[in-house]
Amino acid sequence: MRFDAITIKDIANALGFSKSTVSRALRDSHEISPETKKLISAYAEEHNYRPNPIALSLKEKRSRSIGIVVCEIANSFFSQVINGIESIAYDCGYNAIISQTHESFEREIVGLNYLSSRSVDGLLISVSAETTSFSHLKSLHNKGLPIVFFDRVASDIKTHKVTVDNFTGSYDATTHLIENGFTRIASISLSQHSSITQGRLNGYKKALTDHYIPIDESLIRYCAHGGLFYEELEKEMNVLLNLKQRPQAIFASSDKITMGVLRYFKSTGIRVPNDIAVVGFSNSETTDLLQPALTVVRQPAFEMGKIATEMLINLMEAKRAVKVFENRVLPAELVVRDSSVKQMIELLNN
Amino acid sequence: MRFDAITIKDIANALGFSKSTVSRALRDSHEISPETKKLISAYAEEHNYRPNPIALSLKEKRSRSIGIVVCEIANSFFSQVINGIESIAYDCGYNAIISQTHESFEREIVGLNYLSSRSVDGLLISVSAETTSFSHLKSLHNKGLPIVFFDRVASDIKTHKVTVDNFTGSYDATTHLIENGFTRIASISLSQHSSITQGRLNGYKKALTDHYIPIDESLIRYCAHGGLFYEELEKEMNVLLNLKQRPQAIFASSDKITMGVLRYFKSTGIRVPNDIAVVGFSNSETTDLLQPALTVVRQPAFEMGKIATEMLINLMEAKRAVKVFENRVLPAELVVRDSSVKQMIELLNN
DNA sequence: TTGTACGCGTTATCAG
DNA sequence: CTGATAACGCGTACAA
Repeated sequence: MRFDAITIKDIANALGFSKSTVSRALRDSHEISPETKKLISAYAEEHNYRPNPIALSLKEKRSRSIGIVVCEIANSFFSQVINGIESIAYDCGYNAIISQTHESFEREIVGLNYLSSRSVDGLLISVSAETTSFSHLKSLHNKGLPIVFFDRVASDIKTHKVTVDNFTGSYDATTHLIENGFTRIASISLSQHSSITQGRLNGYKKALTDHYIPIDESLIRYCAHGGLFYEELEKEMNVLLNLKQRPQAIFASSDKITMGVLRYFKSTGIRVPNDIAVVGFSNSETTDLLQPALTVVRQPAFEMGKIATEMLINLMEAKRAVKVFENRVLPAELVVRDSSVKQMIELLNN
Repeated sequence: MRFDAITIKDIANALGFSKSTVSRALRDSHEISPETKKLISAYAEEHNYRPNPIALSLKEKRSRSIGIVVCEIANSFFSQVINGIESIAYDCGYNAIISQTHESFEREIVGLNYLSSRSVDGLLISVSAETTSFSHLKSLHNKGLPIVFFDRVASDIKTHKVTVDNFTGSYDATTHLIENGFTRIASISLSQHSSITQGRLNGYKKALTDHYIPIDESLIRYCAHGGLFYEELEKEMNVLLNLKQRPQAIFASSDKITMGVLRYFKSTGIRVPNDIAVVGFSNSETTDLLQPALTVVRQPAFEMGKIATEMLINLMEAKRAVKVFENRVLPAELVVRDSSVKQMIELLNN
């Protein structure tokens, strides 16, 4: 709060009106005479009067702020989502308060307590990789807090959700690898319990079976902490690379994991795509500049943020309880580059 | 605000005490009998009572939130700074509200209005690349809003500041290029008026003159919008590459610009470091995975966020007006990789 | 057309 | 030890 913020009371005293007259004049009420209005608004303008939002919040029982929970803002996908959220929220007069989980269940709880105690009017959340129980969210939801899930959702909480078509995204990515001649394709993804892992794994498996490739469970690995710690990912990659039959290609199913996989190959001297091909989910801005340029499944992150926010604002501003919930699924886009293309391998080998 | 948030009044009515007794009991005042305390706190616990922070803010005339203004959260440097800020702020009971300028002066003004109208207790800001006038900030500062600048500062506002040693960072980077045999070294940086441009340019120039290389003004280019639009950067790069004497190396002085330079070279087919060497300021997590691995000047971003926040909290919680301001300068670190090393060039040419 | 009184949730002050 | 009251800044019935 700034030191000398001017209030309605100050204006009233200065001009000899009552607080209510000033309040009404500033809100351009029809029951105030034009001269009085002019006088008051001139004074307010001159002294740069701004209504105190905290007093308003207290009165209106709403803070006009929405809570955002994501694992990391230092992740292109999430920072793009946040930009999408803000593009809508600010226009509708809402403020966004961001809380990071760093993929920790415990930090998710703490952040959520924080946000709800800060009286956010609604919540946009992509749950942490560690989260398997949703009772904390259910409890908030039951208390009447409007919630919209995006990306990583809680399937058994009945509210609006926005996700990407994880199934098709990874089906396409896996098919692309198969069509480029790879058959031993490993998958490395988030926690087994995460909603996105389900869809992505199913797409991967379906692509394999559609091409008569048996599913080899030893080629499917998980990172319970979302690959946030490199060591976690390194361990899983070591398992894959030490298999009797090494995988010919890796399908990495999150931004952080994809980059970890590349770092792993770089540090172990394994060449991509010469020794092994790579496709990964990533919204990073620099995937085209990597060595080699990375084939990615890209999500419409900004769009996702926009839609989730529109849904949330609908929920928050609904006159009566919303009973029908939408489950919006956005398309993912496969961007083919060098890291997954066999032609490239032959070229480099010659 | 959640639907059925329980208040002190509810507890008072339910238990037949007065509001004040309940308030005191919950704050563990010594003037409440142990039995009453037990009764009240049990009831509060059971009904999950949380004091309403908005009411507290109104009463205490402070929101316990701090405003952060940065150009983009989708920029590793700034997201790392924000993590540093949060690491301190949350522990001290402060909430962080982030506002992005996207390098636009106008959006900086809007965001600042927004934050100050949201009654933040203090402000951490790295001004936008476009910002040349600081009257908006001066005005807030004069009204008593505690402000700490980091990274891009307003030199004539007297308050705490945290910056990196831009001069030495670019002196070292430029010297490194010179010692690797490059003499025609171009510089491409933010707006000429930005505080960091000054320091970085001075370091660059000093390194040249220390090595008896004349400064060629035609090799010094600026991006008024911080290279946020690729076209802006492309234009400047075209100018440099169309010089009669092409530069042999590029020194890029911000994260966004550095990536833009690489993208430019990739799209024009100019090979790094074979055709031209590159060094840039960058805190991106993936510079080691780029083609070629990028030589960078890295800033202690997390540290910077922590220090700025400590300074701000000092300011906000100071009993009397602070008169002596600190200007903390943190070291930058040169990380040498392939993009700037001549040995690499010969290797690749063979 | 303008003023008075009240309430949002909390704590501090003053009374008892 | 406990209760009543005022105040933070605002908007709005209700009164004049």
